[in-house]
Amino acid sequence: MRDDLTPPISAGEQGILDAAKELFSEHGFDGVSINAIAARAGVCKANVFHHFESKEALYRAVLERSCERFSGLLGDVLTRSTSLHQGVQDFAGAHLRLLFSDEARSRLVVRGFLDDSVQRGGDLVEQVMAANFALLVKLFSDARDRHELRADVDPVLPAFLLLAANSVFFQSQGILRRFAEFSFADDADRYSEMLCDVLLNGVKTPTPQST
Amino acid sequence: MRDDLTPPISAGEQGILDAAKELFSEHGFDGVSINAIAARAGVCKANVFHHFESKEALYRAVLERSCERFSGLLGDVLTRSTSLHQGVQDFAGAHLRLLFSDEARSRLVVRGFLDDSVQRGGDLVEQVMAANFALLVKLFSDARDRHELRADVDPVLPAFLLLAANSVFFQSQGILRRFAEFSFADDADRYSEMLCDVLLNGVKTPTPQST
DNA sequence: CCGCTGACTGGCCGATCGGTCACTTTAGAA
DNA sequence: TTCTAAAGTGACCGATCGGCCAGTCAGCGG
Repeated sequence: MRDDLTPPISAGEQGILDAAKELFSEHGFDGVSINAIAARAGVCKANVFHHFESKEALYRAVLERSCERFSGLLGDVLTRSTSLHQGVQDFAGAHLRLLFSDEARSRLVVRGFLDDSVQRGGDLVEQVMAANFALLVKLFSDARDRHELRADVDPVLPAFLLLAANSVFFQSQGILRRFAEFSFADDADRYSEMLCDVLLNGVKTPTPQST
Repeated sequence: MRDDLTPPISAGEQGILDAAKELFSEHGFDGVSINAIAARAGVCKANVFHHFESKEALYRAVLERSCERFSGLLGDVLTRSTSLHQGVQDFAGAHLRLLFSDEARSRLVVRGFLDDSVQRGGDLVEQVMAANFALLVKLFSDARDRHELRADVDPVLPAFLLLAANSVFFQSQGILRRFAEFSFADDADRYSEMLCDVLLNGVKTPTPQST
């Protein structure tokens, strides 16, 4: 009667899920063996198959749990959006914090979005991305109705831009940090702020004045 | 005396490289076996090892060839940039066309940038990305000197934004096309145009006027 | 105390992995 | 025509792959 969707998950099963999440997020599906997962979880290989019927099922279970925590967290951010600027800033910040709050989880989801496309569990990722995407599009769309957004701009474009920029910023921080010019590789807050500024105001010098 | 860097490359070797490029770009390093590559190239497995000393060496050779064609093509685009708008438009267009001109090649490079980070041949990808990135930063930087770019904007940010947006647009076209809202998934030209517009002018309604 | 169930294990399966080896075939220079 | 070097091959190697199986063990309701 309390929760029919969650068959408690034993301690051992949780350990396997954790180990799998870590390894899959680092090396991808093909780069990880059941043996490696079992070893990291401190159980034997057969035990993994006792809890999950196949390697793919395990991967999917991991992705499922990662996706569910990845979703919905952005929704309430938008309810308290007063202006476009505030809303975008809040969303971008929350999205970025969400990405960095559990790097393994985020790597799994983002990789699923950028990489797998159609294959293994891509539908799960597609679902959660579509939800967040729709949320953000609505933010811009509403702003356009309020005439805060240019009428000739498709709200989809800035939504895509924001999501893409944040995803790449997260996913390739390792490389970006080695680009000397990329000074805000370690400063997510400053990056987020500047991103919103550019997105809203553009980079061109305004003809008369601005801000 | 003619070309000491290119040890001709026999027909068989080229076939192996082509097969490997295709398969690696689709399934990644761990997702492809030497057998699969040999089969697609129409040779036997041992022959692959006759031409390349290991699987990693083959992957690196593939990546090397992909990177070298990926680089330099953007350089001349910028020499004939008259204004910031023109330069950005030209670069974005050329970059996008470059991405779509050989999807397997681009998938390899982009994946190397977004995914592999440090590992297998990441240094190659890092090098070519850094070069293109520097080029684009210079475009914005010069524009700032000409006072076409806002003085308070780090030229690195729009450069990163453009590269990231294009990369994601290319890499996840499969998923994007399934997002109903994303109407320009199939229209790279329109996407590119709107991207530049937003990047330069922002999405906010200008206080007095604009364009 | 029994009997059942789910967690867990070692050992094994056939297949495939990356890689090696001895060998044959081909092609071009002499 | 002969010699040589590269191209290409089938068979094989040990290791590891995903997966299966028989069985042990602890806990628990009866």
